[in-house]
Parts: sequence; structure tokens; C-alpha cells
Amino acid sequence: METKGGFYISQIKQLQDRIFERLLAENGIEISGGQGRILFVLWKSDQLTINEISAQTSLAKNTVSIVVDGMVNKGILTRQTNPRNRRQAIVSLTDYAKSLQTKYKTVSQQMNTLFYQGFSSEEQAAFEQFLVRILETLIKEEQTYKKTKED
Amino acid sequence: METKGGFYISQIKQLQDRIFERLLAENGIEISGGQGRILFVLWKSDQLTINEISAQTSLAKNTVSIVVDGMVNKGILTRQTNPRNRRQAIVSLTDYAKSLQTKYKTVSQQMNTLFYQGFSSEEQAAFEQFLVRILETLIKEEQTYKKTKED
DNA sequence: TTAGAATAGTTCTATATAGAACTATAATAA
DNA sequence: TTATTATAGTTCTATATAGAACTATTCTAA
Repeated sequence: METKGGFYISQIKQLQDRIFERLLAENGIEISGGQGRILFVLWKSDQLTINEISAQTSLAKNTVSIVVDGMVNKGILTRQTNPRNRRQAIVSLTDYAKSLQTKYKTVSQQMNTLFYQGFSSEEQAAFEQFLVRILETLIKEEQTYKKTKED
Repeated sequence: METKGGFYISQIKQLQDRIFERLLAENGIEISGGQGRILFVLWKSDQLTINEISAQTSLAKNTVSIVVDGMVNKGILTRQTNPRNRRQAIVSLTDYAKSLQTKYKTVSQQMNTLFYQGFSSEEQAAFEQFLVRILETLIKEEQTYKKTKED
């Protein structure tokens, strides 16, 4: 069978990023897609290390490091060394970031409605279960690769 | 319902790109993900304009323009002005690009097998149908936006 | 304890990506 | 025709992204 799930995923990612950033901008929220993903995980659980953010967003850790830099400069995040393990940087939300959450969620909801246009609840659930399964496979592969590389 | 399809899509995109590029590199194919997507559409139908490639990959046309530049420099593509419409650039595969296709397809197949690990054929088909529906929604939205903007 | 290994981030470099503004060409309407 | 509009790409600028190599810190085994 000729499948092209990966190609579709890339296309959807491209489009949703552009559309979502426009929606955010239209609502006065000057946050890009990559920044949004970092906020998304911090809103669920504040004070994460770079590695934890990397794991939860699937962004490379150096990417997280740099995006966090930019967000610190914009007053969205703060970064502090963990006194108990001075290798770690603990990234926290500023009050400003917290104040954005409600509005951001509203826009996310709009985006979500568009994204799942024509989908029943059951279809949404089925689709997301597929995504989670693929995600788990790829995460496992990535971890296996990292272990293999240590030789 | 709390859905996060968009977030999963971004994560999957990130991981699959890194994994696929590694697979390609391990097989001696020095082509990045974005370049691969352009080749993918050209292998299906050679001699496309920048706009056509943009539409079929969902990359912005200036992105396509720049990535094609790089691929021309690497001897993968050629770019010629269409004599019938000198605004258009016709992008074509070189013999070198054509020679890569078989090997590239083999690696794509490997990637695909990993991606759909544990999926039955029916599940793959169901999943891809969901993807196509979402893609169609987003493409329509993008087109509507572009028309609206012309005021 | 201390030398070597492991861990956590950062920096360096290069490519990917797109919005806005631009140039060149073609199509259309007066 | 010619002035206006539309189309096709490109350039400019900025951010996103990651591999490789690096620094600093902590852990571990002898």
C-alpha cells in the first residue's frame, strides 16, 4: 500500500502553524508557534528544566535553550539555576505569561474547532489515539537511537 | 473535550524529521526533510513551477524559492524560465535526482514501517483519511484567508 | 579522595521557514 | 494603445530548528 502519513503530517504542521500564528496575532498575542508549545507544557506544570521541556515538546534541547532565551528577553519566562543541581536551569512563567493563558486558550479553542471541522467527538478521539500511538513509537525510536549512539 | 491534535502533530513532525534525516544520512543520501518533500512532488510529476510546488507541499512560496536555490546549487534540480510565461520558473529534476529515487524510496519505506508500527492496513487507511480531511480544511482556510487579504 | 564517566546546558554553524516588501512580466479595461 | 491590475518569483529580515562540539557540574568506581 502506498502510504504517505509523514508527508501529510508535514503539510498539516506547516499550515496549522501559519494559521494559528495569524489567529494569535489577530488577537493581539505576539507568540509564535514554537514559543506556544513551550508555554503549553509550562502552563500544565510550571518550573521545568530545559531537558524536561525538550522531552515534552520533542524539540531538541539546544532548540529549547535558544527559544527560552528569546522568551526570557521578552519577559515571558525566567530562568534560574537550580541550587540543588547547578547544572540544571529551571524555567518558570512570569506573571505576564500567566496573564496570557486565558486568552491563548480561547484562541487555541478556535484553532481546534477549525482543525476538527466536521469531526464527531468519536472521530476526534480515534484520531488522537492514532497520533499518540505514532508518537510513542517515534519517542521510543529516538530513545533507542540515543542509547545506541553512546558507544 | 480537551483535544490537542495540533500539539501532537507538531511533536510527530519534529521527531519524524530528525529520524528520517538520520535514516537518509545512514544510507548516504544527503537530503534534508524539506528538500525531500520537494523531490517527493517532483518525482510524481516533473517540471513544476514554484507556485505549484508551494501548493503541493504547503510550504510558502518564498520558502520553496530558497530551498530550490540550494538544491540547484547542489545539482539536484534545475530552474528555467518558461518561455511562454516569463514570470514562471520551471523546476526540473536532474539525472542525479532521478538516480536517487529508488534508494530514497527504500528509505521512505523503512520510515513508513516504523511510523505505522503496530497499525493494521485498515487503521493506516482510517488514519490517513483523517489526515486528508484535516488537510483539506486547512487548505481551504488558507485560501479563504488569501482572498480576504486582497482588500 | 580523585580520575573518568555521565549529565545539563550553551554556543557555533547551517539550513528551514515565512511575512513584508519588492521587481518583472502578463492580462485587462478604458 | 496605455494605464491599471494581477500574477510569479525573489530578496530582506527575523525566528525556528538541530547536529556537533563545547563548558560546567555531578556522579561513580577504584
